[in-house]
Amino acid sequence: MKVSTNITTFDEHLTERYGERGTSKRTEFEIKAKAFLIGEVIKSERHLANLTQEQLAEKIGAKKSFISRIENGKADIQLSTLYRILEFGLGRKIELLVH
Amino acid sequence: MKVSTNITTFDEHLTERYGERGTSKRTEFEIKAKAFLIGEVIKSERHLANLTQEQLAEKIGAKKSFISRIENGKADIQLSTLYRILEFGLGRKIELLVH
DNA sequence: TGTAAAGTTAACTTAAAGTGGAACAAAAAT
DNA sequence: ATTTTTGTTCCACTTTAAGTTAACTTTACA
Repeated sequence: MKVSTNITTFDEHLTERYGERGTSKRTEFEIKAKAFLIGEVIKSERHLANLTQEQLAEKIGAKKSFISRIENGKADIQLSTLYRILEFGLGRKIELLVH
Repeated sequence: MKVSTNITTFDEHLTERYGERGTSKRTEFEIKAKAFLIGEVIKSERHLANLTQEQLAEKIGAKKSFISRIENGKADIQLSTLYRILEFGLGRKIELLVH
């Protein structure tokens, strides 16, 4: 088993761990990492709004277990679900930047 | 059948057509409208990258019919699909702003 | 410390996205 | 004009998110 040496950037770390960018394992990791970040955003917005998972769930017609899964990055949600939670449930405006 | 009069804003137009904000018909419309806009973004980025639907599809391991449906707002795609297309397929960076 | 509230996880069903193929329509090239 | 390229739509099938319930864990707090 190889021991990593001279890793200077996070990108190199990811390459060491999951392979080059573009490979399926690497892409899969990056997608999961992003799903997790979305969950973190939702969790933090929910806390700002002073809502429990159950209260938020009720606002969008869902169950608390669903919110939990999303906040913990365990769901690859649809765009409509993102809107439902952030805009309808938490009253935020979402903007998608492409650059 | 009621004929609309004195509609001054787009919001009023939507209310006239789909009901008040928050009602299911209205929410449904807004979600569809957004899926459509995402499609427009993807289509425009694809054109900037000088790719056909088929070429883009091949890059992300999909078929052109799939790209077509997304570009025409006929799919409520998952976040991973958004990333696959814009980042992996078109080399763009996506940022989600919440405000 | 006990207990109530909040959050997590697993197992399952249902609904819908993802997928491929083929047939069709539209646009571009020759 | 017609052939080729590009894009759209439909259908059938597979996969997976969404949704539900219930049991469990963690956190708050009396």
